Amino acid sequence: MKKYLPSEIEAKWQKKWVEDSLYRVDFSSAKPKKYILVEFAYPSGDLHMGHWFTFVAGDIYARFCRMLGCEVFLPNGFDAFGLPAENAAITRHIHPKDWTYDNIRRMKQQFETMGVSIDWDKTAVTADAGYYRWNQWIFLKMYEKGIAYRGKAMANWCPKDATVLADENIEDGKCWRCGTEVVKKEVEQWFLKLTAYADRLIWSDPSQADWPKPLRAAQNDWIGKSEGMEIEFRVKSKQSLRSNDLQESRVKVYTVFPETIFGVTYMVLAPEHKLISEIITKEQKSQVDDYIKASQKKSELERKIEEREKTGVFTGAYCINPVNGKKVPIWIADYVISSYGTGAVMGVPGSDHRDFDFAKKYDLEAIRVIGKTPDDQSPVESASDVLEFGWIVNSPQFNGLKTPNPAREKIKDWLTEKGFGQRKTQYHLHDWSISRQRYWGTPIPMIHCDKCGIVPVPEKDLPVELPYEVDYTPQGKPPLATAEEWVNVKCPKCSGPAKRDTETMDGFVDNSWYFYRYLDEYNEKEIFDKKIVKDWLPLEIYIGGAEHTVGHTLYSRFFTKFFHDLGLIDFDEYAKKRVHHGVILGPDGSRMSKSRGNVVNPDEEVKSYGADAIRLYLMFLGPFDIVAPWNPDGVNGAYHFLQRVWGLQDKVTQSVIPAEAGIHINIDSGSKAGMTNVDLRLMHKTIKKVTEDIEQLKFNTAIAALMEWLNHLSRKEKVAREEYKTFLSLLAPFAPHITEELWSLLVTRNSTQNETSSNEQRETSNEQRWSIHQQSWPVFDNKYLEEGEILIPVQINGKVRNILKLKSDILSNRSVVEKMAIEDEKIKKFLEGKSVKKIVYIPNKIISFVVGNN
RNA sequence: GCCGCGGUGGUGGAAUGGUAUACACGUUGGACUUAAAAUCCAAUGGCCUUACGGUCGUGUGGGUUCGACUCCCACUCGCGGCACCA
Repeated sequence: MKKYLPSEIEAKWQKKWVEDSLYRVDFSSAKPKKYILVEFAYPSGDLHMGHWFTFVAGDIYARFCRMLGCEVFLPNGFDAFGLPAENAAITRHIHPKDWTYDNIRRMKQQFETMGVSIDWDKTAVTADAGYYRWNQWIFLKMYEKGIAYRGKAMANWCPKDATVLADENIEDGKCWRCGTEVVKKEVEQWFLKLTAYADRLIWSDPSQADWPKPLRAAQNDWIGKSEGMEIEFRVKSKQSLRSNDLQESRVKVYTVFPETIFGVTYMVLAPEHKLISEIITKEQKSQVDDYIKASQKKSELERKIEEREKTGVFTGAYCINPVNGKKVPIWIADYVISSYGTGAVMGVPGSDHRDFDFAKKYDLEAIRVIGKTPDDQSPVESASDVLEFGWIVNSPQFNGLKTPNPAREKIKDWLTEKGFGQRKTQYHLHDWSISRQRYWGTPIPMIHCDKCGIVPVPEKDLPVELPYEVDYTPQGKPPLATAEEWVNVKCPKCSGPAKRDTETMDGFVDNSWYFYRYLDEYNEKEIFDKKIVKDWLPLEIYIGGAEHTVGHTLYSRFFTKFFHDLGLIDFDEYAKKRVHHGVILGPDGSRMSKSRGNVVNPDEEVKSYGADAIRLYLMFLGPFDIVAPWNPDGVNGAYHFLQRVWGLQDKVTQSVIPAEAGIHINIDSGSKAGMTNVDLRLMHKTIKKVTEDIEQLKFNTAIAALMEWLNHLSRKEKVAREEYKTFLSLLAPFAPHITEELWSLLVTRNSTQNETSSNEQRETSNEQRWSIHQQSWPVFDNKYLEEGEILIPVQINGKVRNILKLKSDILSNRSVVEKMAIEDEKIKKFLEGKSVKKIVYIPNKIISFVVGNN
């Protein structure tokens, strides 16, 4: 027997698999179709353990499905646009495109070393013009439908660079590039109207249980639907700046607690609220201005301060509570968010903790409108007096009603009827701002014409290609604006001089729909072939990171719903099942990072142990979504297991009966040569366990079952061929190289020794199926699982006192079993001098005595 | 604060309400070896016991049950996400 040398066999088989196109998918196959998707990678240049963890799992599942007789599509591509490419370009003077495509080449090679059965013939690289032209096409469609629109939003703005900054590009409230203090500024950007899909994006419970519950909960929270009311208050502002006359305006508040309307003692506006300039009084002006200025800065500088104390300033103006005509002061405070609801809030210190804190600080009145009992009249003096639920009090015709209901609905009806307000549904979800002042992204296919305004690029002119020559380090304008030849175009409408939009799209646009394009990468006529997509989507399973819970996976769902509305597809969710992978930490237990120096490089581990050992180790570590440190000893353990598997080949019986000489695994061929009942039972038990576990992605226990079986096989003198073949087949998805090698050794040996004419034909018909990965998955038979003797524990008052070995044919006979238990020597001892009050016998499981003294 | 997930040996973890700790790592002892590595065999939750065996034991306290890691209630600690959303 040769030594197990992973470095030799792994490269050999990887090459052979590619040569034989073993994993190429046939889209028109009649077999059951399974599209297995693993999140594609950003081409950072190096494959890390995270990629291994995820792709190995996808690969195991894919190989398993193939052996079950399915046509499997396991593609991969690259999420190739993004900031790191631009940063590398700036620091290392390599063009982002060259940097990216070099990395892709290198990472493709690294992927090969994993032994993953990816079909590389069908891929998608988002930085290819052939890909991103469809980003542009989708954008134009969205524009046409009013889903993409130009709007204004507050953004982080660097006044020196004249650019919008992402949150992560702000350090200490200052621009990461030039150190200028960042301000909030209202900037025009392109938006996708995510909110138009808010309701459809909400997970309505039991239907989609194959998406993780935490994800569904988080997405629903993120969407944050609430059903409340908008209530209008009249504003009295005698001494407003604009006029000395009595001025009247109106301000709307949004609340989900309309039942507390009689407890309003003040009103608060967000510092950005438009009405402020209108209602502010002369006396208060300077104070208010100072406050607004301070709060603009504060949102950046003091974001991380844990307990933000509430602050505010009085405007000098008052408004009238419509339900009781009460005059209440209008304040400004930054605890009110301008972008949510109406940017104005009614202050109810008696029933809201935040309002109470604010009222306490500024000495505003707190009225009890919700009581502990229907006649509670206790004052609201401390935080513990604030009640959100209870009974309505001090609210004339509603007193005594229970909250939230029926009080809330009754008051809503009444407010609506009186015309004081109307029902309103609010979402926390915002529309998606996709404009980026960056170079390495999809150009937005819009043209700005002085005469015609914003004009979409005609579909026939797509793609709007990214120009290669630009200055991607400009200050004060987006990089694309420096490519003048590219920027200056004719207006498609009036043919006059016009300029291209110089911003690019958020990378999350690119990856919201890549799995559609995998199916039809080279299609230049349409975004994808509807027939192929109909046949292959939704995804069987989508494996990826939990960090994409409210980003990527939500956006993809949005795109899918949009595609549905365009009539491109007839499904509404793109994946039947979503699974989150685990995270491998450094050996020190903290996140792997270059700066910590705790990065485990997969390439080096492959050199020492081989890909199979790493695959096995990663999957054996624990449940698939585990977060655990890399343990060098653990890899060694996996390697050890493979060596024992390798050593098993010498125990395999050489004599083969003719009927079994083919390489098909057929458990029922009557070839149990050399196998005892115990052997058979364990084999079938293991097939069952491994099959069921892989189906549920419980790889760790599947591997444990194989280990148990190996322990059994290792103790035997000889291992039957049937056992060995079955073992290799079950292990094949996990460790594809070593099993392929051992399989080939077995088949070679077999064919030289046992060639018969009847088998020859079988061999020929299997010529295209030389690989273990093309074999059929072993099938278990329940008849082998039955055991002749079963262990039945005997409990006395809940404690196991003995374990009886009983013949299975008596197990259904209650009285016989009970008698055997009572007569058992050990049990007798425990029952002595006690009275048996009850005997519980659960057939095939346990027998339980309840005894008392005397 | 809110939402979600979790707490089991020295470690990673396993257990449809039915023998808690499968499997692996580590450790200890043994075999092989001049020696080491590798490999193989055995032991391995705590406490008491020479042993047979007993007893305690799945974060804490209670409950349901013949029987609870598993179900229910309360608490506690840890992790993840959201976080002044009215």
